[in-house]
Amino acid sequence: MELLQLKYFLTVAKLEHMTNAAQELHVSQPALSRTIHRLEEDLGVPLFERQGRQIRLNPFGKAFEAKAKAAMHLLEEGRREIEDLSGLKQGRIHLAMMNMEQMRKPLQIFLAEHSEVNFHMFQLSIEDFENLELKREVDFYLTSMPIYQEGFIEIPLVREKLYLVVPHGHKYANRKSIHLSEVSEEAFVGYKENSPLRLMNDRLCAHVGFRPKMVCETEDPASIIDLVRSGFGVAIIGGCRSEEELNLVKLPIVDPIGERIFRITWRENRYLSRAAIVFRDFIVNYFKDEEPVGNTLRKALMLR
DNA sequence: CAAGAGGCCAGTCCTAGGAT
DNA sequence: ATCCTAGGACTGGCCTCTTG
Repeated sequence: MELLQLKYFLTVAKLEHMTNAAQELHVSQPALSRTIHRLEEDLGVPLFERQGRQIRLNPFGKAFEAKAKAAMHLLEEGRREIEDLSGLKQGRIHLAMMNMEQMRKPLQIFLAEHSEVNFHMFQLSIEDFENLELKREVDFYLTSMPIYQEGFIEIPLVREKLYLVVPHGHKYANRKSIHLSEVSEEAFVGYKENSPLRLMNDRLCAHVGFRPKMVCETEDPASIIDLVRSGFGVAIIGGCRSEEELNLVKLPIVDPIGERIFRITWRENRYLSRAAIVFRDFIVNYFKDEEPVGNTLRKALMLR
């Protein structure tokens, strides 16, 4: 059995389509077909069910896929470890975030100090939270939504207050704070359905018995601010930016208490490169003077 | 017509054996 | 011990056939 066979197998298993897998692997379809057959011959059992043009993982294939993934993951960790030991490069850090709001400034500072570090960042959706096994390359999750799974470690970074933002001249623009129940009939601007931030905001509204009437949905925080400023509706946002920056009125949400905890989370058994450790320590240090949330390292527990 | 699989061929790599 | 060569095994590409 060879690494090449495993790599080809995992691609076919993922796409369940021989031709598309061959294209992704930059080999011809017959070459891929035979490599898969050779692997099946090695194992002594077929890994796929072939029904006409359809090719699907069978129970042997499903069992083998899990082991092959684990093996490839282990090898990747080994490669990273060797890179660290040999000092070949400073490293690449994979970040998964809900949005960039909290991280824009600290990332700018970190990159100014460590220009040799490469980042790969992607935005988390609700589906990603439900399928964390598919995101094994991630070094750190930087989120306000906790990860309710065994095997993860988190450090709470900052307690973030939530605000309702309204345009100047809005009927609530002169208020000092707001009860969410007061805006149950208002038009809302917010994140798209598959955004974790949207889910959290919806849950907050559900606490006082309403579902926000969304008139505009977007993935971009700046667009939300623009839309509120243009009078399309009100929105729930974090406290990163001042009223002057936003050119909006920020009303602290006092009922239910509007706040969430921004945290850094990582897999307990993941090998962290030197660059990743330096980055984590930098982030923890960056937020240490912010609103305290308790600074003890703790394992994420099954909270649900 | 599209997709998977088989036949054939060429290129590459590995290994055993002989020459120096 | 090192280098060179021949043969076998393996892999991948092209062409073509089969099947839905």
